Amino acid sequence: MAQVRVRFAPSPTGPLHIGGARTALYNFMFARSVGGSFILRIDDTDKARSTEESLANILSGLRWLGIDWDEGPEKGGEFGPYFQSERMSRYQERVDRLLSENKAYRCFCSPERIQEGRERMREECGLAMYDRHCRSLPPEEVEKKLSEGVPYTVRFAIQGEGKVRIQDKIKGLVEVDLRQMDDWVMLRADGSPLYNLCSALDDADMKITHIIRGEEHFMNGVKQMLLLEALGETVPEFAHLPLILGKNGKKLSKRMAQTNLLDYRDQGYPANALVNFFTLLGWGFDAEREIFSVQEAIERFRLEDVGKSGSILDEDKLAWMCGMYIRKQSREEFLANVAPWLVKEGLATEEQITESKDWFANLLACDQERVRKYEEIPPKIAHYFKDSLEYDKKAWKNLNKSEEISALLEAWLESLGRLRLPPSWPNRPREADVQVLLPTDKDKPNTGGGEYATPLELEEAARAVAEAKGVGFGKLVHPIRAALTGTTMGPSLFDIVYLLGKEKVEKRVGAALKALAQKAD
RNA sequence: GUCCCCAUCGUCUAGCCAGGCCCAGGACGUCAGGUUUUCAUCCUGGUAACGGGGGUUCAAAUCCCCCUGGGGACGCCA
Repeated sequence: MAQVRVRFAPSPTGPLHIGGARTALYNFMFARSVGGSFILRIDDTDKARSTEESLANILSGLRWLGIDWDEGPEKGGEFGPYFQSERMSRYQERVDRLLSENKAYRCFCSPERIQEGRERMREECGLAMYDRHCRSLPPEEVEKKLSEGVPYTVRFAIQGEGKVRIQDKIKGLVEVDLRQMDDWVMLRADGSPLYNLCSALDDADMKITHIIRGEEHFMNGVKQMLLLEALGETVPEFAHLPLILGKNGKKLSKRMAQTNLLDYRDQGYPANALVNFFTLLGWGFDAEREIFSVQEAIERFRLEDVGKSGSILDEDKLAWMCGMYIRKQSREEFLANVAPWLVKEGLATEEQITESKDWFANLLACDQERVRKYEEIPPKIAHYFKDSLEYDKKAWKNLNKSEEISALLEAWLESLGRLRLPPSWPNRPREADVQVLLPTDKDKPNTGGGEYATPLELEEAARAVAEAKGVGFGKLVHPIRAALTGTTMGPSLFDIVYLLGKEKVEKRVGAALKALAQKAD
């Protein structure tokens, strides 16, 4: 097989859709799997709808996913230009040739006439297409209209009868009756070329060997094949991917799901998780594994193995997969990934994060296994940065459960006085956090070793308090958690105590005591 | 309406091309337990599918036909 060349050819008429992203990904994986080239071409023939903004969105979307193009915008290549709008001059010559060979013809019909014809055709034979009125116009008539300046489009003349066969790498051999094919428009009345013309010609000129795109383009494939054959060009291989469907089983739409790729980035979905997930939509790694890297996928990817049926995007599974990828990150990676959200939510500045990176890293690590996307982090850790707390319903209930709780909290606070708890951020010395690796792992307890009490030591002390007071450990722990965080959920309590630091712990327990006292009045 | 495509647990899929090893495997979800100071993680177990009907065959999820169901296309959009 000659050098494989594939392309992703989005039109910059809107933000990159996740369906488009998956198409790009499959093109990319196929190219890499066979050592071919992946080309990015911008199909901006529709000037009216194309925008710079959409282009920028598409490029950053692809880059975010790690889909790197070998030729295309900002990269160049020997088959440029890679913007269709800059290739306009290349089409006319071939349209003229088709015109002179009667493989194309001028159509002078008004849009209204075409519409009527289409409806009539549909009623008569079910074929909703142009009635080919102008195809048999006598030459004199054509000349006359031309001299009168009647606007016209140029249509491709479907030749012959019977069936055409199109070999699709995914769908297999498909037969289409030529009667089903419309004499499609190649050139608008203003002379500008349309998608099926540009796309097919560009693919030929760019020596594209495989066209991998969504199934909705299947009929365009037939049109393009016929055009290329009429021109004597080589027809590339086709592979039409089944669609991604929404929960309702229909083509994925904005209404049903989040379809804008960059929205996923902006909400903190890890890019590699999304790539893994997209790969699984229509393809299987093997019978057992769900989690794998792009590299691993590329090694065994084969176009022929792509499924034929559409697949529904399961948001629950996506969320699970994101969680898996987040848990795999090192604390340094996780901090780097989450930092922008901390800044965005006003929890800390970049400088503060850099300055106290160990504290932040530990802080985030404690919640790492509790989130599935980065944007879930700020609400969970916001309390560390607050002066006063509000208790949620359950937390207040835990705090207010029995009369003895105040006494318990006081006893615990007193016991803390005998231990060295690190100061609260931002006055926190670096040693407090470089030495202690959080979250505390009971199987691999950290030895601490510094001057501060470790979370494990804090826990032992608390257990002693509970024992001295003759209550179960839970009776002590739940109110403390409520007093310290305002909620009933979260990381290991003594990790929180350690991270929160002396001043904040004392202040919060004091505030809880006060709230309980007021309530009692 | 016409044409094209598709059809395994609720969802993503393995198995189908080269029929028996499949009273159908994995994963998500869900349910029940376990670990745990809560939540989460983690672990164990359960739940749940070859759309229907005909063939072919000693044997069909796998091959053929019909039906049904679903999706896509029918633009001077891409």
